[in-house]
Amino acid sequence: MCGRYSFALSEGQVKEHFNNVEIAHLWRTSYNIAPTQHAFVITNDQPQKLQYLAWGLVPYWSNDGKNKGKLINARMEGIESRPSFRMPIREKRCLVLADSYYEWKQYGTQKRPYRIMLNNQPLMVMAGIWDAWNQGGYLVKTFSIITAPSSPDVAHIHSRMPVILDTKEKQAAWLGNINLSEIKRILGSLEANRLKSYPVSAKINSTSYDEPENHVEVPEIPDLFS
DNA sequence: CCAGACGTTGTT
DNA sequence: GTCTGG
DNA sequence: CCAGACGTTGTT
DNA sequence: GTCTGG
Repeated sequence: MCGRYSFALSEGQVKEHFNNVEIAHLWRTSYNIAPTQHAFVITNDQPQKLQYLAWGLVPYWSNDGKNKGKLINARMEGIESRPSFRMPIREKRCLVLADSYYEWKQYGTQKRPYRIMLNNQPLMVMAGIWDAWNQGGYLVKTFSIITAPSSPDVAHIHSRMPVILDTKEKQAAWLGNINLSEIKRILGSLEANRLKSYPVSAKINSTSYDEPENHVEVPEIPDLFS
């Protein structure tokens, strides 16, 4: 799945990739982005600017925000018929900007975090959906990251992963007017050998630990049972 | 019909 | 064990 | 995702 | 808003 990620790139890198996109918020980077926190996305209705939205989709029909913080991921399988996602997947798609995501691998009763990124570019764009709900007169926009079965590259770490849009063509299409079959095709289009990964310090477990150290590789623990 | 959920992950 | 907060 | 709380009363 | 369960 994708329950933690990082975005520590420069404004210049992002403006260059997205053709001088407007940055409608104070520039923020983080080595440890957690659910409920805000992060940069580009939505299909305003593709010319970066927006800073809360991670954890709250559907437009929510009166009380009871699902707040729960809908951080949306499974691509059957997404078109889920009450919370059926409208957003058709009308409210977004690009979620990252440089890597973190995944915890189970070792018996222990867990160890890994960093996963594209093997040939610093920017990792994940496929998201967004929505806006009315919280007592304020329009609050939130987003969720779509997940898929893991690529063989990272299946040894975890069985699911975020959908990664690894080309500008896919990113543009994701924000365009496309139909459901095109949407599903893009969601399943990541080829093999596009990702690399390595273990990182368990200091990232703490959401308040937002340091460059989170990107530093640590030694692999020998598997006693292999 | 109304009431209540609406999600993912992993584990049993 | 399960929920909430980050 | 993980970490940390998980409760009440009364007082500051 | 829309689906599922009773």
